[in-house]
This record gives sequence, C-alpha cells and structure tokens, in this order.
Amino acid sequence: MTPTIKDIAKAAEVSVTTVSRALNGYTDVNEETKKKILRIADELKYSPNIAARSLIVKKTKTLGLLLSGITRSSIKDNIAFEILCGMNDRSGELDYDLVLFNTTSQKQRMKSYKSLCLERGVDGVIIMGIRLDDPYLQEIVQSSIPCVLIDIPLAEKNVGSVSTDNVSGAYQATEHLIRGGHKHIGFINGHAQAYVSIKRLEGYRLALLDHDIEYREEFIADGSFSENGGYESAIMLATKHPEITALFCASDLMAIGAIQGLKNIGKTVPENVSIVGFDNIAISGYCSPTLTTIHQNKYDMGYRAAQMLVDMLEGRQVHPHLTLPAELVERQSVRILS
Amino acid sequence: MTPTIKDIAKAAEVSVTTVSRALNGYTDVNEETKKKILRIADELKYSPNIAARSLIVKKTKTLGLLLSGITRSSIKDNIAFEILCGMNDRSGELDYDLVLFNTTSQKQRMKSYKSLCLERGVDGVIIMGIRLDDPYLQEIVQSSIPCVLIDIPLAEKNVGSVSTDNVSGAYQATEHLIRGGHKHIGFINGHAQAYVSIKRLEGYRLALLDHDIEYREEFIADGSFSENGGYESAIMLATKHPEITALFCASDLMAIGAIQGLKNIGKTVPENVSIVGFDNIAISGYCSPTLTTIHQNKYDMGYRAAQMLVDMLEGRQVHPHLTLPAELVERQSVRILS
DNA sequence: TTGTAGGCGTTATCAT
DNA sequence: ATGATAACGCCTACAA
Repeated sequence: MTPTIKDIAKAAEVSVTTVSRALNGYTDVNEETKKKILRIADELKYSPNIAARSLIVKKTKTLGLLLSGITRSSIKDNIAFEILCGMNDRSGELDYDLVLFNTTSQKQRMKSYKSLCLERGVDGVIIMGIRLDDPYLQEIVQSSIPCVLIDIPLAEKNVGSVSTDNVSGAYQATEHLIRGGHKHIGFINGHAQAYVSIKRLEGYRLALLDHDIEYREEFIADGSFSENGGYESAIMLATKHPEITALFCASDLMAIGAIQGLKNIGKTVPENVSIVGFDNIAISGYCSPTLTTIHQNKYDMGYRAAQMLVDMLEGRQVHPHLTLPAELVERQSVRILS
Repeated sequence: MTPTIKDIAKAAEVSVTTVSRALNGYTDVNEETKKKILRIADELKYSPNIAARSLIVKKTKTLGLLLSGITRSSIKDNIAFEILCGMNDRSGELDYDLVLFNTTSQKQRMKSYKSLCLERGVDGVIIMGIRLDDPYLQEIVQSSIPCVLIDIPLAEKNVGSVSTDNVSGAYQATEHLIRGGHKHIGFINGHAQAYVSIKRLEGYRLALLDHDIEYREEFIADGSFSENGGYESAIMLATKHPEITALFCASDLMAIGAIQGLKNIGKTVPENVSIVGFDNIAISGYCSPTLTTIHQNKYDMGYRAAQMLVDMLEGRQVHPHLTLPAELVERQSVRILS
C-alpha cells in the first residue's frame, strides 16, 4: 500500500494533525518534530492523495481543456497543438495539471458541460475550437465555472477570452494586396459559425473601404477552413470572376488548397493570382510557393489563456479579453503589380 | 452547492445507500424507488464526485500522459500531436480521461515518477519521447504502475510498448535507394539515446549487408532529430564524402534540413543527392521537392497505446509489444539512377 | 505546540 | 428491498 499521513503519524509517534500541519508548512509545529516528520515522509516516499484533499479544500489544481472537433484532420494545421503547448507550459509553471476533455465521442456529448467539469472536479476550463452554434457555448456562459475561451470574446462573469486581432490581421493581409496593386481581391472565408470568420471578413471589408475599392459579395466564398474547401472555392472564384488577381484566405490550409485549385485550372501563384493566408502554420514556410500569411502567435495564445484562467481562479483581477497582435509575414505567394 | 447523494436521499426519502445502489445500477432495488431516485437525480442535475468515489474504489478512470520534451520546437514535426489525437480518441471511446503530466518544468522534474502518478491518482500512464538515459525510465520499470511506452520495448511486468517497425522501415528506405542504383548511401541518424535510432541503424546496416554494400561508419552522422542537425550533417557528409549520392535520414525534419544544407553547398535534391526521410510528417508532402519517406502511423500508435493500457488496467491479456508496420511513400526526393 | 473529533462524498459491509 | 455504519485519506475547528 502507498503510505498515508496515518502511517507517517505512527512512525513519527505524533498525531495525523501534526503531520498534516508539518507537511503543509504551518508554523505552529516544533522544528524538531517537523524535521522528523519530513524525514519520515521522505523515507516512506509519501505523496499526498489529491483526491482526498480536494474533497476538503474543493480545489484540484487541475485545468480542463475542451477541444472541440480535434480529430485526425486537425493534424496538418496543428494550431490546436501549438496552443496546447503554450497552455501546457504555462499551467505547468503555475503548478496546475491539464486534463483533456474528450468531446468528440458521442457518449461524452450527452453530458452537460457542467457535469463534465463537476465530475472531473476541474477548477476551471479552457475551451477552443467551439462553434458559435454549439449548444455547449450557452451552457458555458450560464455556468459559474471559470473559463477562458480561445477565439470567442464573450462578455460574461467568470468568462475570459484570448484571441488574435483578427480584424487587424485581415486588414493587413488585404492592404498588402492592395498596396501590391491588386484591385480585384477575392476572399475565401471559413464558415459563418466561426467568430474569427466574422472578424476577418470585417478586416477585409475595412481595408477595401479605406482604399476605395468596391466590396463585392460575389468575390467571397466559404471554404470551411479545409484544404479541399480552399481548393474548390479558388476554382469557383477564379472561373466565375477571371478578373480576380488576388485571394485572401482565412486560413493557410485553405490557401494551400487554393494554390492547388488554381494550378488545376492552369493558373499559377503568384504569377496569375496572388495569395495571402492566415495562421502561419508550419507547412506555409515549406510549400511551393512559400506562403505570405498573417502570423498568429498560437503558442502565446495558449500560454496567456492558462495564465488568465489561473489568475481568475486565484482571485486576481484580469482583463477579460486579451487580443494578441497579428503580423504579416511576407513570402513568395504575392506578386507586386506595376 | 452542487447536489450530493445525500440531497437526493433526502428528496426521495430513502437512505444514501439506496441512492448509491440505484445510481450504480444494482438490481436489488425496487423499480419504483429506482425510477424516483433517477428522476430526482436528473432534476437536481446531480453528477457524482469522482474524487470521493476514487477514494473508495481506487480507480480514477484517468490515464496519465507523460510527454517528455514537448516544447515549442516539437511543433513542426507534430508527431506527438498525432499520437495524442489517437490516444485521446481511443481513451474517450473507452471512457477514460487523459491528464497531461508536465515534465518540462523543473519543479515537476524533482518529483519522482511514481509520486507524479500517485498524486494524480491515474490508473495508468502512457509515456512518450523519453530518452533511454532518462532517470525516469528506471523508475518506471521498477514501479508497479501499469504503463505503455511509445517507442521503447521494455520487457517488464506491467509495462507494454507500441512502436513502428523501425528496422523494417529503415530497411525499406535503404533498399529503395539501393534499388535505385545508389551505392554510396549516407545515414543521418538521431542520437544514441533514442531506441528508434538504434533500430533504424540496424535496418540500414541490414539492407546494405543484404545487397553486398560495405558498411562505412564514416557515412554516418547524428543530426539529433532537428532540422538544423540535418542541415549540418548533410553538409558535413557531402563535403567529406562527395561520392555519396544518397542520404537516408532518420526523421523527415532532418531530411528537410538536409535538403537545405545540400542546396547551400550547391547540390540539389534529387539530381545530385537523393533523400529518403522517416515519419511522413505533414510538411513532407508539401516541401520542395516533396519527400520520399517512411510512413509511421502515428495516430494509430496513440490509439493502440490507449487500447493496450486500458486492456492492462482491466485485466485483459495483452501482448506487451505491439509493432506497427512501416511503409515506404514514394515522392520526389529520390532519383533512380540508370 | 500538539491532539481529538468531525466531516468532505462516496461505496462496502452487514444487518434487518 | 432497504438502512446504519464504517471506511477511504485528508484537513480544520476546537480543545488542551
């Protein structure tokens, strides 16, 4: 059996209370006995049972992570992984553990968000990849469990958010194309139920507006954030509107699909059509042509999200919405006209 | 407060014992009262406290995941992520949760492997990315906590492993080059403290042997599995031994670095030097030239590892070493001579 | 400075 | 079929 404080107490010939106090660094315990207890605990290789403790103190030092729709297909654009790395690092530094909630399985899906958290006894939750129309989102807002949302800035009590400045990112992407002399700029967006899509559209429109370029709805398509969606949208846009000389894509994966799609109909990037992506995923620096894109600091998003959540849990004041800067990364997929 | 079985008992006017039994599907409880209890539990939105339960049953339905050295740099070759996806999917299906152990932080590193597991009360652990010389490895072997190792086939009680058939993979890679007419084949390996490196070297040697090609130690370099390591090793090998016309790299990331390194000294792939990688990471299909490589089914590794661990936990017989097939994926980085 | 006693939410044992 | 009671490992009044 693994030793308990009772075993230590017996060995040290004191009460469990004293052991508990010594172990938890209380000052009202004799130096000698304390030393003795610590020594014995060490000898016995004692380690506290967190379950038992949490029953009393109602804190588990555990953060839940709700990854919606993380499946095999998310592997290419490993954005979730980068965010996860940042979260994992920061929560480790802050001495919290991370538990992954599996929301893909049907069985789990039946459970309410709240019971998911309650059962596992997590202190707070970070949520990413959730769609605006996901029923969980409602529950989350209403629940009193502290949480931080990635990419959805909900204004509620106990809810924080971190996201990239999507408007600015899309604005920079579009403006970069405009400055390059492009006048007919298509936009392959994600889907209507993504907050980032709404914001990126906003940035796109704003840039056109600021540069006196007419906004044309028919220049826009949804590529559902997938490579294939980008592929088909690009073909559709380029075929229907051959005057388009540039495409802004709301994700790199769609941009990569778009490059293939264009190639398929005899157009090359950037000679015939220029492309700017969004995300700056690993592949973007290696594909051909390398992709001009908007860099999101995914690692930092995770890192800051963990920080924010722990701040909330430990009662520190936080600014509920953190927006990280987006940055243009120039590579080969844009041709400067004139 | 969140409701407990006590609250349900009060509302249903029965004892907590009966409630517990009803909730856990025991048969010795009246249909009527059972229905009533279930209804009330539902009304109260009751969800069991896993911590309290685990105190008694000593099972947490939680799997620990020890990721060694998963940091920002692991983002490009997101192998860990793919494995994680597989694990997450399977453990979800089997109704287990996954908790990430943060072993990068110094603080955590001080803790013994065993106390890490004990504190968190995980039923078992999956371990990946650990080096042969990591002190944890010793502890793991000795400890009685069931675990599954990724890529290290230790033969111990309560220890299982899953890995790709590295010997066969390396053999296929080398043979593919030999069949292509290459006689001077360099090998950029990872590092001596990786089990996979040992095995891949074995496969490389075996292929040379089978085809009557002399094994030359000076054709081998360690690239530490990093892009930069591959870059420098390739330059070194190609400069010292200009007769080398092909390079087998123990990871795609090193292969990609190697391509750059060769380019830097005026050699192109595959015209001057052919390259075969290992892993088949996402980038390999997009870089230029696209990379001929050995495919590892990373998702499956995670999936099967989770399955194996749960099998062990639930007392089912398992074969302790699972080896998944490796498969050659032909792309553009190899030139067939004559 | 130390110990006693009670309780956290659950399940198991033994009665009834 | 149901209920009292003890136990899991820990913490925290309160008392001494």
